[in-house]
Amino acid sequence: MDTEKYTGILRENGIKVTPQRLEVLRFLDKNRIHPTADDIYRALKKDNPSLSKTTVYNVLDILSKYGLVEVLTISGTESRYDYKSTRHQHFLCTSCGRIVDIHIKGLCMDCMPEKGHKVEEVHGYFKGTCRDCLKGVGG
Amino acid sequence: MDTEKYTGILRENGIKVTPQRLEVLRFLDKNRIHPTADDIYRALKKDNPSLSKTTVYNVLDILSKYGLVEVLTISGTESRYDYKSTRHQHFLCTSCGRIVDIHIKGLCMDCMPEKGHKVEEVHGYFKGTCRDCLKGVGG
DNA sequence: ACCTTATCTGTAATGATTACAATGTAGTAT
DNA sequence: ATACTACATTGTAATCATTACAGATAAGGT
Ligand SMILES: [Mn+2]
Ligand SMILES: [Mn+2]
Ligand SMILES: [Zn+2]
Ligand SMILES: [Zn+2]
Repeated sequence: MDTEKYTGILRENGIKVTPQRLEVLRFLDKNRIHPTADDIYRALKKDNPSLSKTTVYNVLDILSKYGLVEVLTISGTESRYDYKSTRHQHFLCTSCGRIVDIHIKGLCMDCMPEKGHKVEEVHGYFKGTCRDCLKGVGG
Repeated sequence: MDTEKYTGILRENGIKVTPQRLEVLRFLDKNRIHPTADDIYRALKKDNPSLSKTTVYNVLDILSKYGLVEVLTISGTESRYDYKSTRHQHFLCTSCGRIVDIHIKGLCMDCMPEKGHKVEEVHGYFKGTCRDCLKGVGG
């Protein structure tokens, strides 16, 4: 199921294809909820009981190194991971812990006024209380 | 030296004044280099050998809770602290580890298009290689 | 099948942060 | 001034995400 898609992505980037890499990449593509490494580990361990958490970290490292996955440091206590797609920003609800996508303009690689630095990543992080939590509905 | 300034700031915010709180606040005001908790601890311990690292964390907690200090999670591995002044963004050099201030427009509390969320913090994080490191001068 | 090399796994170590209990301090009431 | 109270500070132990490491495994080329 969908294996060709992720196999192709890895091959195009010169990353050796392994079942673990396929699974992590697929999981992030199908679950755009900015999971932690442990979330990914626990989810994938169901179908692959021999999976090691170290492998999850190793896979996330290589995927982010090749730009296929984005690492979010918004929470400060743990990294959250995002399938790299179109550029967007993030809002962390400090009440329920969810991270939601935000689309704003004017925040990009080229918008940095200070000259001479080589910019490789741009993150817009918003924090506060999400709509659901304000209504008392949130998790 | 300058004690009145920081005493006043703490009092205005209803924060009880203690020598440790004054020292941390003063250090952050005088050292706009986005230090870690450990940086602050080691610097202040010189003049106050009985200082505890737990106290540094406690002080930073309360100062950030009252909005006098900003917590930066840009590095992902450790928090960096910034005396809260005028709004600005940050650039982390992944080579030398320094964080430099960046001033861009169009990133503010009210620029978030999604409605209904209560925004309390906005961070613009850039990452890359700083000018000095590109020149081979960086630390 | 064999060899080489990279990956995966499990466990131990690291390091920043937090929890906790004992001690110290400042202000207030007696 | 002394006793009381509440809070701050300190030192140590615990936590938790992440990394280091060494042995087992698997893939690709001969
Ligand atoms: Mn996202
Ligand atoms: Mn700054
Ligand atoms: Zn929420
Ligand atoms: Zn640099």
